[in-house]
Amino acid sequence: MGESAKAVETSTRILDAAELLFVEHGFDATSMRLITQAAGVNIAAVNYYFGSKDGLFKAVFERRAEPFARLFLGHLDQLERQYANPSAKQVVEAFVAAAIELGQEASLGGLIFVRLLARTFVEPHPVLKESMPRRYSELTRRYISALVKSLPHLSEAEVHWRFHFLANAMFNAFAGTNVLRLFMAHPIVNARDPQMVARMLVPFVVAGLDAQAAMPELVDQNS
Amino acid sequence: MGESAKAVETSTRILDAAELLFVEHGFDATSMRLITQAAGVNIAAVNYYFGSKDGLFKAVFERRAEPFARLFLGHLDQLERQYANPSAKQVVEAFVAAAIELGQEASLGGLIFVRLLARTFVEPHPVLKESMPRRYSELTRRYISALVKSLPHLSEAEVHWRFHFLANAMFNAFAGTNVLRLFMAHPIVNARDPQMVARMLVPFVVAGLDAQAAMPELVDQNS
DNA sequence: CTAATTTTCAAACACTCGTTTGAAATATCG
DNA sequence: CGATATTTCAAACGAGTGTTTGAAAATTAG
Repeated sequence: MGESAKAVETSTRILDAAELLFVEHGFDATSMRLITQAAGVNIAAVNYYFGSKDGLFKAVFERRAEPFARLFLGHLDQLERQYANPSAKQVVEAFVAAAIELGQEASLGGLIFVRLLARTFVEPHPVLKESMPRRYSELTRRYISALVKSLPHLSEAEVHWRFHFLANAMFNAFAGTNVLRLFMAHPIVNARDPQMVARMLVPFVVAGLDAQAAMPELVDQNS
Repeated sequence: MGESAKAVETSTRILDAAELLFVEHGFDATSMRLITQAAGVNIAAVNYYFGSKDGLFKAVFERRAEPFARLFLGHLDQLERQYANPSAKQVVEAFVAAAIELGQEASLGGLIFVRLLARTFVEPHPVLKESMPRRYSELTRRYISALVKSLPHLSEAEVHWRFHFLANAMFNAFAGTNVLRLFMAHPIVNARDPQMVARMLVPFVVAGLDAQAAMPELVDQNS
């Protein structure tokens, strides 16, 4: 069974090209001929290595899932090794530090995969329905429970809501999703500078997490 | 030139069906045959009324633009008539109240158009490049300048950044964009309940706006 | 080196895409 | 009414879609 250097190189080139083009134009607007042409391979290679276009899409996500989760969990592990009860701010900073590191690590695809994730949030593909929760539920659960512990003035349900807002905000922020660029002719903010995004984002979301409860009556008083 | 009841009804049915299907499947994955079938009209009707599929897409946005902007500006106008210097919280509440009203107003398409906007942020279409800023720049400018006035501890640039985060968070929140649903098998939050979204969202983003400046050195001390 | 296996490739497959056509049906107007 | 303009419709257009095929090329194993 072939795992030769040449074969790996071919499937990798396809994955790289596909990842970039899926981000840029979306799944449907990206044709097999465009992908294989960009990768410099024959069009039949996609079906040979990945079975189908759907299979390729799934493979693009599969390749990134494990290193992605490990990177973000690693920062949380390190934090919880240093502090028994990390603050919400520290948890957010761990997440942001992981995002920054991801953006600098070319071997992980940089922020391209974050952009692909951000696209997938509003443009779900049935192929990912099963694999995504399996790959990322631990990551999500760990960050949420860290926040639950650091925000005792909030009910667990409200922490889930805030994590929902926070995750949307942060993924879109690092993906460079720019509402202003669509709404204004000349927006001031440069949404594609990760360092700047991190600097501006942290105080915003930390204050949002620390804010008073919207539904204080639900907080468990016994903990 | 025809503006008969039947003709208007036909083009309206096309717009309604297209709006819904573009939200659900995106521009490329929505075929003309699917749209016209859902609208109960002949396939040639789209080209007859809107020239092309691109023209239809543009028309879907054009129909909503003016009422949408007027609704959100109306709430801000009312606020500024009542208060000379409204707080950031009041500005946010005006925006949220407009979103809630939009969701209840079937004649404005409810929240479907908000979902379409949220999709367009990460999936831009060249056809909208020119028309969107023309339609929404006043709306954006007005809300930003209201926030600039209500947040004197922030530089104008930092207010732009926070509005950038806020707009992303709020549009995606009301659009029901759900990161958790993709990452977890059984998320707790019900992201499609506008009343609940509003209740949980306001304290989060208001605290984020009121937070200390990330770059305090840039604040103009002379104002 | 020979044989078996893996990978590449050009060509063609059936199918769907957005758009156009020209005539039939309907509505408008003098 | 008859004449004119508007709207609907079935059918077809060329182009592009993902996928399959079978043979050629390259690599690996004995």
